[in-house]
Amino acid sequence: MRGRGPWWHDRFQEYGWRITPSREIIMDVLHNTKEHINASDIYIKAHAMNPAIGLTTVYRTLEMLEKTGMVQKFDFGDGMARYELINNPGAKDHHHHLICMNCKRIIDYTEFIDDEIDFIEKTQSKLSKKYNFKIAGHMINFYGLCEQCSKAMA
Amino acid sequence: MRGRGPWWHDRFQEYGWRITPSREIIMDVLHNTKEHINASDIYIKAHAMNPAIGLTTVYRTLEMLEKTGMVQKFDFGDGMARYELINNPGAKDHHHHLICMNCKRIIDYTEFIDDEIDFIEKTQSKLSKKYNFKIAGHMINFYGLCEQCSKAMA
DNA sequence: TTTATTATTGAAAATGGTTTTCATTTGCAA
DNA sequence: TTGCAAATGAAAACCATTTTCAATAATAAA
Repeated sequence: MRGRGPWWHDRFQEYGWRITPSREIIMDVLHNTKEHINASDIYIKAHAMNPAIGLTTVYRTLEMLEKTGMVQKFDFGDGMARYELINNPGAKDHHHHLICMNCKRIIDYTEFIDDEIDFIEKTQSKLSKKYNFKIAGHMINFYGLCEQCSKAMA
Repeated sequence: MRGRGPWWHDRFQEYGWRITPSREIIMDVLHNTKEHINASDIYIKAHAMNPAIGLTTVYRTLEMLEKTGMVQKFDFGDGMARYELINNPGAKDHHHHLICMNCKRIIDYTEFIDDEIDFIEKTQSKLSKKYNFKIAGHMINFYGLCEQCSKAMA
């Protein structure tokens, strides 16, 4: 019966998780979201598709997905976590972040990613060897003051 | 009158902040903490030195420090933020993180930092030029499953 | 197919880190 | 020394997330 449903059905079965309407919709929302999205926005979208879905289930599903490495959780320090499907074919190109410590603005940049790949792959393989760590993703953030905020402070 | 008090007195005056006993102690705690520390632990240490200090003041001071780039705020997604003085002479050597998505264990690694410096400096100068961003610090995290958790899941 | 088991569910309550309120105190410029 | 805005602590509010609990539904077994 493989290959009949969406790609993630196999992953769910592998972990012994049941395939339920709520989970189908949450996966659908994640799959169709190009950037990192917070739990509340997932809930709003999922709830619009099926009002029976509760926020609790969103949180519970995200926790499962995160713990098995299907989803990456981001915490930029602005009070709510954001989530993104790992290896999502429809996702926005991989990017890193520039975060303003004053106004909390987050700039996603992709410009220099190519230069970074070499570095990341090297580091990743050294780390996973040394610490026996199965690395699924990474996050690179630069912190500072954005143009507006550094002007405002001058 | 420069150079009389601790190094950060100048920074405070520059921003028009008053120098108060609470702030002196909080700066002292931050200065004498080698790793990232959470607000509650800062409060415990500060409160031991002077019971008049409240948790509220700890949070307020950290917010000020973060917004002006004197402190870097870290959020590893385990429910509480951590803080570290930027350019703290007494600090632990700069390090990056390996975070287990399942058990939330955080491994600080320093092994390959030298290889990373070149990459970071290059990226940093390109980014600050392109986005007019004053970069004060960065964070590099790798996410995955630690040895114990990946064994437990097999 | 039917049934039994057990995971999953949503609503509501609880949790806990962080922020706000507010009346009081205090640093510091004049 | 004085005046006043900034800073303070305690308590309350806030709010994202987690837990509780009784009801429901997915799946394996019969």
